[in-house]
Amino acid sequence: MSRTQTTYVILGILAIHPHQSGYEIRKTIQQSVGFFWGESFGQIYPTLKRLAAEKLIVPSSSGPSARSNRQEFSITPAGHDCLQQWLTLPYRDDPPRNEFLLKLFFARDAAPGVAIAHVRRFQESNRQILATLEYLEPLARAHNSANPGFPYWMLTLSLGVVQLRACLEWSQSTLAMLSEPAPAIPETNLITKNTP
Amino acid sequence: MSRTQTTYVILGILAIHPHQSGYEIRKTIQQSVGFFWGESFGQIYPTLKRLAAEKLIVPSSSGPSARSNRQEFSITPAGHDCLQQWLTLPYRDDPPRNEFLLKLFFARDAAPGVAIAHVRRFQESNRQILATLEYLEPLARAHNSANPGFPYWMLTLSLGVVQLRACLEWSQSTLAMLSEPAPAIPETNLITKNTP
DNA sequence: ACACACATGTAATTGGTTACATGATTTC
DNA sequence: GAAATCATGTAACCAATTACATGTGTGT
Repeated sequence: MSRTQTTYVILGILAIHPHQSGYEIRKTIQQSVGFFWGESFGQIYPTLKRLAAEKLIVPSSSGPSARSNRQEFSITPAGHDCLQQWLTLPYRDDPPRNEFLLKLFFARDAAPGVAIAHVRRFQESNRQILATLEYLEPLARAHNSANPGFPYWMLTLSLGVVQLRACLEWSQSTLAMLSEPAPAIPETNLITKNTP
Repeated sequence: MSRTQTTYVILGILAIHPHQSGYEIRKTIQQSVGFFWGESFGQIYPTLKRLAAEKLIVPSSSGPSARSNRQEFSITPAGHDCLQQWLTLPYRDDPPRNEFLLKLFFARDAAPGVAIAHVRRFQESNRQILATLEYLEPLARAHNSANPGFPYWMLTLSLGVVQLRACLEWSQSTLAMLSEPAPAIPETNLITKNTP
């Protein structure tokens, strides 16, 4: 009966790939769901303890090659039940908070270049993430395509890709618009206060 | 020297439209930046008090028509300075957390219909938001196109629209894929464990 | 008279990050 | 033997939500 989201990420990751330590779990998260999910150590380690206490995971060892100074875990049948139960529940969509859009919305209260700077950073950041995803995709395909979870992994990836592409197209046209001498809005003739 | 994000939403909203009460501010937020930002009363009222104490806003009245049982506020020059300063700072992009994608990623651990149900809800929710935005847009254009902030408002709106459209296209093709008898992934031949 | 929207606020709780502290192992 | 990375953990803090508590004005 544990309810933090961290719980389920850990269970899900261990369901895919057992015998991982807290440190490894975090790495796996970054490399698999990293573009839409993040976890900090301050969250992972306490959760691992709690999950072990609840018997949803157990300390385990990946054979004689296991290193001494780390503790690996695997998911138990109870843990798997817990994961499945959570999966069937409706996902919660928390109220979105996008500080980039917020600053853009208020941008007329800032100096002229500010909006452009934000959009450029947005563009650059999206470009980078997209590049990472497009680099990762063929690798994932080559290594994991036989895994029964693979189709779902690709779906998340493809949503990421189409969203990023949409953001990049928007960035481009927005930068073009913001760079114009007089900010022109389609189908609108702005009348400034200074015009007599 | 106040730092919560709530601070700046309130300042920004009051910069656009002064003489608003906490209750009204929340409504305005929902109607303008609602699709990418949310605020709760538990956050708004304490923040208003703090901002007033810091002289970034002042209690004000919108003339004799003001109602008795509510307190309106307006932004001060100091508040405007504070807002401007924040606007020039780089936006922070908090680690994204998308529970929908998380459940989809782990969906192979769930019963067959689960993924489809989630995607359908995702589609439905996006459709609804898109409909709202597309309904709002011409209204905003008609009422506020002369406002100097208007071009920026439209930019946030248009990003919302293109993102939502991308999500809807993805939803459609995803549902088609998930509804196929054998989940087929392009360029991949799945080999199940049961095949001898 | 009743219901509903308007309106303000507080307290408890949550879910999480950040910074700190510590030590082992590998690599150069 | 120094530096980097691997590895685990705790304490302090934070932003924000939720639920609760209360009262007013308006429309039917």
